[in-house]
Amino acid sequence: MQDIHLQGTNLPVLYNESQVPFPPIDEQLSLIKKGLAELIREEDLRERLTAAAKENRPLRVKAGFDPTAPDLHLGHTVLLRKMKHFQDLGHTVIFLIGDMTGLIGDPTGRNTLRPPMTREEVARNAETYKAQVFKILDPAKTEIKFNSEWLAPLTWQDVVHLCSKYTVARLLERDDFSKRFKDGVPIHFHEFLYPLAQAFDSAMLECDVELGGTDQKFNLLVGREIQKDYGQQPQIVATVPILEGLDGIEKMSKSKGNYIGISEPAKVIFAKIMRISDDLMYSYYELLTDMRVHEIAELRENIARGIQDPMEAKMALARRVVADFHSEADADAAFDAFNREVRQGLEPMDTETVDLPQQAASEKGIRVDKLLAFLGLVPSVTEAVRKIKAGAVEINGSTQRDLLLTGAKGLLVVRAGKKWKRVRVT
RNA sequence: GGACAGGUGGGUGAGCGGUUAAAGCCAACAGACUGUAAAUCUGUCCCUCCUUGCGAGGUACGAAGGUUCGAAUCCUUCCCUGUCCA
Repeated sequence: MQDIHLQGTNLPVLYNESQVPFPPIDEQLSLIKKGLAELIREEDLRERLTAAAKENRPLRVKAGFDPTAPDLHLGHTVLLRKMKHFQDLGHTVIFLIGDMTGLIGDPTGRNTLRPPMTREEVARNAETYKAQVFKILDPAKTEIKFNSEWLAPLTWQDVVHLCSKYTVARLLERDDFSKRFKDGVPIHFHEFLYPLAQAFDSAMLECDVELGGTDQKFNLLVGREIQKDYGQQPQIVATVPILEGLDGIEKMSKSKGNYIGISEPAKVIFAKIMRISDDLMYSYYELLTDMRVHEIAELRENIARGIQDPMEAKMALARRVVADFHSEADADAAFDAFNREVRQGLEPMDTETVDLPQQAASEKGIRVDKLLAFLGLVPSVTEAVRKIKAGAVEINGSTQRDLLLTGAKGLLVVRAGKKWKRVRVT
């Protein structure tokens, strides 16, 4: 596991006496508080920052991540951006990969016991994380840790000891546990271990601050209790708001399919942002950009009064987000593509050209339903038939309502819904 | 250990021997409309085949068997879940 550690424990060297001191406490507080959902407790943080400045040691700020979802989406970036703020202030951020807690799975989910991952899988996922995370975080100020480092060696005795530190009643305080308990939805015993393990992580890492989404509040608070048991000062808990998914209802998550991955093509990110509702746009501005709160309020006001165009504002947002994860040039290209493909409904510039699949050819002509299926424009032949009947299929600019296309030669421009392909017919 | 109640398509949730590929709702997809969206309206929403038809097959209601001309619906066993009592 050594090999995948990033900077390891030699980091504090970066912050010796010769370093520039931390910014003034109030300045630090103001940046940290920006966009936070909750801070427990602000006075503690102030104290801790003051002490840190006096001792000239950076705060240790932890955020945990699931080892099974290395495809980061914008929802994760809200947290990552906050981590970056701490880095910008000179503090140390611990990117904790929960390879042990990952076995437990998301306590709100259905699959509550995940198969253990091999070391290779974990290592591979960690690499994927790194490739994505450092689009935002500063590698020099990031420690990457795996909680198997201290959880795996625990003995039964250790686990029993840890469990003795907390009560079932307190665990049931957690919102989704109590709800499930009341509704008769199964809660498996090992799920109770999740908050405890996460709290233990904080103790082992001697965290000053733990960051998480608001849905993590309970787990983060358990960390405070457990740390006390280990003779540590309880960590400060800072939660960031949960980013709503594209549907504007549920939280952004990969399994819900309402997400924007930060590694997705520029064009896709752009188009997905454009699909959010006007209302949702403001919270995206708030959580995904550095635009000030008052500027966003102003924008909202101007749009409400008809001074500013909501679509323009959304395009500006889309550009910003794309530029964050790609480049300005990519953002421009994505903007052009959007205008062309979505607003004007024209064929994309990068449409793929393929040869006519032989499964689609018959003596009488081209079987359009099979063509669509074999081109991958629709998931099945049956679905292709439906799309054709629905008038969603266009060939060379005219709606194709027949399953058989006769006398076609040369290049066919095929569209099924939003998907396009060019087909060479010989 | 005992007594009950359940497990249905992506999600909810009806159906409890046959016009049931399985209501309704949500999500999703397509079309219309539009300033991107949203909203609204219309259609679709398991797979394959063809002579594209209110067509023919094949899969599907936790799993495996069984009873029936016929089962998501009845029986048996198993797996899983919840409630109550110990």
